[in-house]
Amino acid sequence: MLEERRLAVLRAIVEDYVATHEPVGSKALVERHNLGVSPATIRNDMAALEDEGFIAQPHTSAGRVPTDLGYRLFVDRLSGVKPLSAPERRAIHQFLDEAVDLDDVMSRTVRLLAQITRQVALVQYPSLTRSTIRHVELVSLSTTRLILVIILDTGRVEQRLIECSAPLPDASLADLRSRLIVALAGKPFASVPDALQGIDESFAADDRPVVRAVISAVLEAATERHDERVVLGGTAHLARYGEAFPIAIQPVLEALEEQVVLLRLLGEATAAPGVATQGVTVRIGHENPVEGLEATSVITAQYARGDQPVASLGVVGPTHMDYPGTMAAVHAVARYVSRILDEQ
Amino acid sequence: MLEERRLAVLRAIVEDYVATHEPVGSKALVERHNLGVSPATIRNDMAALEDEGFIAQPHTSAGRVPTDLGYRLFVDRLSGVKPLSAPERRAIHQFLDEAVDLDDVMSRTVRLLAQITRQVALVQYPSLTRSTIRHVELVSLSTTRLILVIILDTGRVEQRLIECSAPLPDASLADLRSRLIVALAGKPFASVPDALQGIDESFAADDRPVVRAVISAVLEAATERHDERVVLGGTAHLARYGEAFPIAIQPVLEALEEQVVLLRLLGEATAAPGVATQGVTVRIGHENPVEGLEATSVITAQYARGDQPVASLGVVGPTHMDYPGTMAAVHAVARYVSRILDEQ
DNA sequence: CTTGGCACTCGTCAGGGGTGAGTGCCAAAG
DNA sequence: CTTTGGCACTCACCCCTGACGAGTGCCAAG
Repeated sequence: MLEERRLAVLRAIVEDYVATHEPVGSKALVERHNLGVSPATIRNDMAALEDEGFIAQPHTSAGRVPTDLGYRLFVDRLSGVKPLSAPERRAIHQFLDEAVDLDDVMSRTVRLLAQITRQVALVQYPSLTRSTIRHVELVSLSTTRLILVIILDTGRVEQRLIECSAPLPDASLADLRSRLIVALAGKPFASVPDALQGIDESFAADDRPVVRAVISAVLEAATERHDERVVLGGTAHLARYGEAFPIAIQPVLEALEEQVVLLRLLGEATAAPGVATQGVTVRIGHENPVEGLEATSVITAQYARGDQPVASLGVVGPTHMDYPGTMAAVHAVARYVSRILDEQ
Repeated sequence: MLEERRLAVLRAIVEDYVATHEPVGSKALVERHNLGVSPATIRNDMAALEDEGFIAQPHTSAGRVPTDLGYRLFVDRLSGVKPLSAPERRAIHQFLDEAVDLDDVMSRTVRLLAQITRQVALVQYPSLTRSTIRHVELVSLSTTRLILVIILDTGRVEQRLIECSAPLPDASLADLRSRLIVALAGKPFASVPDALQGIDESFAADDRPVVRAVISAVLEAATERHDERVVLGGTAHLARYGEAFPIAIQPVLEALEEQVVLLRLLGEATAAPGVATQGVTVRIGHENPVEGLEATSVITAQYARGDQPVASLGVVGPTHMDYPGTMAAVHAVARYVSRILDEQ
């Protein structure tokens, strides 16, 4: 009984605080939730919860506010799953089905996610290293400039400019192009380095420098730095927290401008300490590995092509967010993106 | 003499206000600038400037603040050109020279521009309709899914997914691919509709639906909606104006999330009322055609490939910005981007 | 373990007086 | 006609104060 009620109190505190953004006191609690006991009893429970570190008081004579630990407990044990409303599901469907290419899918997804969660949304492009090469194209833009285009099975298209020290004869270019296609088409991106072994040897010495430049361009496209790509949307929601709530928006905006940071938020989620429920990972406040985001929570989920996860998407918001609702939204959007990737 | 001094007063007001962000009074003015007259004289001039609408008082007993009209006059007649420092020029050079492809050039440019102006930066991709097609590629991703890739001479690569109602035989696919190449390669993007006339007629009736789908995909890529693309950076600078300066950041962030808005900011700049100095267009406050950006100024410039302008870039900041410095930076970055586009 | 009572803390808000920057006007001087 | 010093006036801003009240912790009784 006692243990159970304490948890109920914590849940009530989280819910009220998320709704009002104001510290919640014992009296208000018994009024809004029918807990069947008096405020004094609740105060005792609150004192206990505070001792255990789940809630805190901003100042002596104020109500209680959940700590990161409190949210964690709430997410892990106290929050039910809040299903999306039918109109929301329909909106997701309609909106994403209209996409005409991968860029479009990504940008629509990020806007959609930002809109339904009313939070900042992140969407990662399908990972290159988990994709398969469909085609490679090599085209000259001018005498000393080539463009290399790699088309992946996920619909992702990578491009790369190559500066040539000397012009490459058309015949050699065509030769190189077809060799690249033979060597790479159908191969998983991860096997690129092996597949390219020794290709340069069959070319005339004069052409070798250019050939090597092209090969290194392909290899470089496979490096981590260019492997991943993240789009961001809904930053205006950050400004919604009427003037300097616990959350100062400048450091958050700054952090979100760094691709590296975004990748860490999405990428490390898989191996995160945050428990994953239904494939959704939640990281709360300081659990977050990124400086500047101590006052925010990040909720992510992976999306897949077939049954192979290819990348992640998620949202960033203040720790006092609606966890059940946001988790449901992230989960649902990830599922629909998966569906679009393989059904089409 | 009198007219001249009044302008000097306006210039001094703008400079001081930009530096301090506080209304500037007559006494402070004579102290900081050696105007050679007494505060009382300045007050008379200020009263005149206020009558003419160039400055205003936030409240009765405060100093003066420039109006949009005041900034306009300042930009048009009073501000000299402030050359970039040598280190800044070097930074631009170095930073942009490392770019490896067009995406990279664009994203580096936007970061660079945001950093040196300490403002929100916008960079538009080279316009499709002002580019020439270099190559077209058509690859199947699965039996009912094709991907169309169009490579432009600016290094821009457009892609497009195509759903096929029925599978297209390999032979037809190859045929279509080579016909597209013949029809389109070397053509300016604007002439695409003409170049594609009647191509579908030479295919078997069975294949026509798919062929038509491909053709309409090409045509659609040429529509306005997909023609232009803008990247955005440095939004964190918006939060720098310590808590609710004249500028509320939420409407600005919201406006900047709309691609359409960004395009209007950059695109209409050419035909703008704002006078263009040195190819740099300045739109101040309400001159701006976009709701939510009444308190911001937009400074843009076109960049070119050869001597053909292909797109614009610029920054968005509060009306009380350092116009000469920002204009110089935008101008310089636009020039370097032009250089990279054609020298490489 | 629960409850009501009670003293205590402290953040918030409204009111009030003092301060000072800045103005507008005016009359006198150049 | 322009410039200047003087002067009264206006307000925003700051700081202090006191009242208020939400909320707590503790305690003794049920």
